[in-house]
Amino acid sequence: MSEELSPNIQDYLKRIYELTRTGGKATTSQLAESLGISAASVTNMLQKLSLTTPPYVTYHKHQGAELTEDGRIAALKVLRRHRLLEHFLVEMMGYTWDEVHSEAEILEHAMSPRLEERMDAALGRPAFDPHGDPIPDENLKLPEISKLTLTSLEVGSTGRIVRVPHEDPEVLRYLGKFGLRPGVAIQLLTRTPYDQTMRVLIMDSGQEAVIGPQLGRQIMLKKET
Amino acid sequence: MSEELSPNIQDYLKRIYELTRTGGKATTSQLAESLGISAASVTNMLQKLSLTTPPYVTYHKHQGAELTEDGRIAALKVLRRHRLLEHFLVEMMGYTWDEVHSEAEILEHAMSPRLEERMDAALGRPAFDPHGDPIPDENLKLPEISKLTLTSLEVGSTGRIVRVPHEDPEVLRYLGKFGLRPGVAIQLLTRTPYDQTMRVLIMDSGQEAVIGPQLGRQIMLKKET
DNA sequence: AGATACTTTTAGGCTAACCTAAATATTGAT
DNA sequence: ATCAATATTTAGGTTAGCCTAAAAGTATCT
Repeated sequence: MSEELSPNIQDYLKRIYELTRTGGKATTSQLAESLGISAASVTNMLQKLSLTTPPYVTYHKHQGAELTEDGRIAALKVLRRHRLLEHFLVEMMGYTWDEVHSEAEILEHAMSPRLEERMDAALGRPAFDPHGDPIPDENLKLPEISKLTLTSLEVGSTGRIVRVPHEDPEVLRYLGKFGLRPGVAIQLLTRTPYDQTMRVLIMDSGQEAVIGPQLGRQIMLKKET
Repeated sequence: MSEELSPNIQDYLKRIYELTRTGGKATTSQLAESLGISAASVTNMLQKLSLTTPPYVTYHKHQGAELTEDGRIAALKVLRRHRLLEHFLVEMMGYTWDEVHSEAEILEHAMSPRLEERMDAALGRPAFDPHGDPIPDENLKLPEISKLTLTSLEVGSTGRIVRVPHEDPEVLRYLGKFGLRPGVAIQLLTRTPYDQTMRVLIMDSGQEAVIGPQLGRQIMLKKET
């Protein structure tokens, strides 16, 4: 049964996990887009992954895919390695947070269980990666996370950033420029009526940053005041 | 031209490098044995590698293969990553020296140039890995190494270990038990006439170890007295 | 020099992923 | 409810590496 999944399959499962985390199913075209391959290839793989023993996804023609419990476990294992690696690259190798995602994307498939354990220990068993994404523990339990986004924060109220998006280096460099990183306290100054653009005060530095609604939806906060 | 060689090809080149380091050519069956695949597959790959532009090996039917300069460069790049990783795993991840080879064998193919550089810097640009194997520097220059083996040391004379074999975990655990590691001073006490078995004194601890000629040929020393 | 043993190569196949083009199903607008 | 647009699937093909079995070449021993 536990036949060691190929890097490819691990990537599929990870994407399905991410695409379905807020509920619903992952469609063929979402997966094709996200993996940078053709829709036809995705269909093939989904068929395959739903017919293995055990199956890793449930899949019905034209209706998209969801993870089975086995698939979810496999996805969380990859996610754990990915996020440990990101933390490691920043803490021990001097990476900036915009450099780590693509590097971890490859290393995660070359990491043995032994290295996973030793690295976790060497880093002090961190619960979050540099972007605030939760790191599943060795039993794949995820720490509690906030569900409040910047986009849904009331104007005038304050909060502490707990999580930012993690993939796009350009976005991360923009956020980094203003010191917008997990742990930082901010106040939402204004939100424009039609396009929802926000002005945000970084409380420690007194700096202000402008954040669009798209990005704001991916910045998670813990209510502070 | 620089099309990023596949992990497979990198492994072939690395093996050829190792098999031809003391001169001569690598034969099909040596490579098959060493890579754990069939001789037919090796023949195919050697043909392919000798017909690329640029070619990575020179190869003539039934006569084995040698690296071209391009091949040698590619092999040294892999070797550098491999040995940096071994050093890293011991120094920063708490590995023992018998655990690192197989782990580095996989990670070396997932390491970006950026990580190579950062890791080299984080480790203080080491010149040797935990087994005493020389680490090519960023220009792929190798540090000078001793050519004296334990097998060719005169009975009664002393030396300092500079290098031990690196692949076989069992051998490494055996050596480790006696503290036989690079940097340690030893004296060759006896060598039996017919089978060449040696008794060695570890000078710091006063312990003695027995070493066969096969193994002795792979332990490199610097003459001391 | 011939016979046997060993090594290497050739020939033909397999699998995992990917692709494009064509066929089919679903969705959304009238 | 129909039709066009979009999404998905099917069909057929490619490439990189691997395999086995059979053919061919090389080496060794007398």
